[in-house]
Amino acid sequence: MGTIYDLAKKTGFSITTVSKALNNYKDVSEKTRAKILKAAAEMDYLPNAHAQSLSTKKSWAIGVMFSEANEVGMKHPFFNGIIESFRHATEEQGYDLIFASRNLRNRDMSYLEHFKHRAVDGIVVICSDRMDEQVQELMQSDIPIVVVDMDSANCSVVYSDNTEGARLAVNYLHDLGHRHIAHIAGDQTIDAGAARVKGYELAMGALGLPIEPGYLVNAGFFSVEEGKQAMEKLLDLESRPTAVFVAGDQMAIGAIEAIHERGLRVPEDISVIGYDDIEMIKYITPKLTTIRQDTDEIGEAAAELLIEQMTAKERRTERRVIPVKLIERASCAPVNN
Amino acid sequence: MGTIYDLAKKTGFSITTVSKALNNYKDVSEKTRAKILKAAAEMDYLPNAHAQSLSTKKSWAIGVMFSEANEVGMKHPFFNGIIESFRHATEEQGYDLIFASRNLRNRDMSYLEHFKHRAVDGIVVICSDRMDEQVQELMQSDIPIVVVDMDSANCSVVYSDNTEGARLAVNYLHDLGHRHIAHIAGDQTIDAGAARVKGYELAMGALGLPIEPGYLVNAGFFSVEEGKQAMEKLLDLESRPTAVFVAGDQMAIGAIEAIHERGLRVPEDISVIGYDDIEMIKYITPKLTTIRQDTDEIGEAAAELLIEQMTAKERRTERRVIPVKLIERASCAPVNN
DNA sequence: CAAAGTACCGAAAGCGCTTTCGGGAAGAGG
DNA sequence: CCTCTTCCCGAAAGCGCTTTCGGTACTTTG
Repeated sequence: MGTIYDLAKKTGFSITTVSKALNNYKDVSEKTRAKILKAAAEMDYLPNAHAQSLSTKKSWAIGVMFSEANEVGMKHPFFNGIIESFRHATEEQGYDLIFASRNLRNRDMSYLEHFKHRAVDGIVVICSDRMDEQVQELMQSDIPIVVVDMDSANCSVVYSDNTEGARLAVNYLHDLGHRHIAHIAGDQTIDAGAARVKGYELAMGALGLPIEPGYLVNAGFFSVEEGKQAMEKLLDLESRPTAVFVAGDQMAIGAIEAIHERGLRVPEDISVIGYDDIEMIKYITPKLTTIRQDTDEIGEAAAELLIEQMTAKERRTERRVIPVKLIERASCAPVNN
Repeated sequence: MGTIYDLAKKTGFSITTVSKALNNYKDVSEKTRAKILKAAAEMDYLPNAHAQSLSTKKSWAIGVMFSEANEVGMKHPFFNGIIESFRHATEEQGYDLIFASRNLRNRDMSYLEHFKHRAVDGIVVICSDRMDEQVQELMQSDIPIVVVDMDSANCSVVYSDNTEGARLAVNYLHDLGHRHIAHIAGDQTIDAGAARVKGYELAMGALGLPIEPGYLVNAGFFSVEEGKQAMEKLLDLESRPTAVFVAGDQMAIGAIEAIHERGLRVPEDISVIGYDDIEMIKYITPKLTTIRQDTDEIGEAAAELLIEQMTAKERRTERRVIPVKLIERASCAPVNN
């Protein structure tokens, strides 16, 4: 591969000139630039990124902190969509993503420490738990950062319009004639969970519908199993809801499972509407009606906000709320009694 | 944060001694090591990874080349499981993963070039298309490498026991009394696709079952839609199969969809068995019986093979075939005629 | 008590690159 | 013909770290 020293020797110029030629400096003649570029191509020269970063203080790397409650990592059906889109957007600008481990050669360190060690230009955190100390630490650092799916006053964030999504869901069910609408909520310590609850309450209020006792059930961290258990509680109620707005698709899958196990039908007996629009819900029975979060848009917005900061080399704090959309499938129907 | 120069100034020792203290060299007394470590902690010192890599020629980074036919990237329900497990295994050893873009500041370069530029210690390629030029280039380089889900004589590889998986599937259907067993195959240019076809043919032969005309249908790149189309071809046949072994879960989902659309039932009219055991098939109706590929095991094996090479600093070529398992669910039943 | 270890420490070179600054040569202007 | 620009180029310092190679000072050993 060789270094600029080899190139210098080969072409007879100094390493200064070689470096300048490679970096399109104006003070090197076209003729010598051509010679140097030719020689570089011949010997398959590639600049060493570490050396470059060392001297320029820019690494063209973005640190990814990815963490969610269920420990599924990249298998997370919603977050991985965001990452993928983020990756595309940053890739176009020449940035590489680095997934840092928390341990550096047996000594373990925080994400922030690791990112500083790696000298990344910026950080993206995709995380739902705002209480996570690691996340707190990152948000308080002075490295350019963007946080996804969580709100914060002192760093750039992007998330979906959760209250509006909840409103869409509730109104849709109301339009179908439902008046007994329950909500299976995600954990309140998670922004998305809390916002959807708030949206549910607001929408119900605006429609003049009471939230009947037991109709608001907290299901935890958005897993199928938790959704199922929550639904069972609703089914045990004396006055069952005719429709339920579930704060996540996976929980909705669990809810439907619970309903089926009681011998009831979706949507004939109970309508279910989910949240997220993850891939698999197109293939379950019935196909799930849901509120789609635009993962492409979210990832792109995150990339944009971060790149902005990195090129300006300063932290900024901007909030981007991405619109949601109701996707009508087959799990909701007009109320039948 | 500071550098070792700051540490040297603060403690009164030379940078040499500081560096040695930090790196546990034997020729520095416990007393001075303690002083230096204390000072390092006080000023939140962190070594600069670029400087370290530059001087040690070791970057503690693994380049990830991730590519599949359907362009879904990290959303790929099978590959992302492998990545996740690979990540865990390498993380424990202190390696970071870097997802490289193909363009370096507007000039675009190959993955190999980019990885050389970044001076990664090793490469993992998770890719199904053996004809991909980029992959070819990587496999022929001299950087430690491990390839997943693909066979090759000249680099370390790990993949599932596809022929055995196919055998398991066919035998299972045979045990249920089926004699008219079709196969919806993945593309033959992909190793996994080819191996499963081979396994199907072998197993059928061993059982003395003929492969009836039209029973082997190629469905392309493992997508739901392609699976559906393939199944439609089978349903158009004069002598329909009573069971079908599908080379991928997503295709199986499509196949079931096709069957349902014809007003037929799974498994009462036609049994379907898939391949992979991706998350979502537990939630479709009927729950899909399938051949499970152990993504955890695959990822770990890949990590192991790669780390071995990286520590030895030499390319090796080892083949690791991971066993598969039949997961019985609800999409197969005894033949009923 | 001299010779030979042993324990600690530091100077300096090197990793591969960028960037400032100055200087020589050639062309422009008077 | 002399001065002032403009155009090219290179010396050298610097980025933050590792590692070799000596060199003291201090113990052992015979």
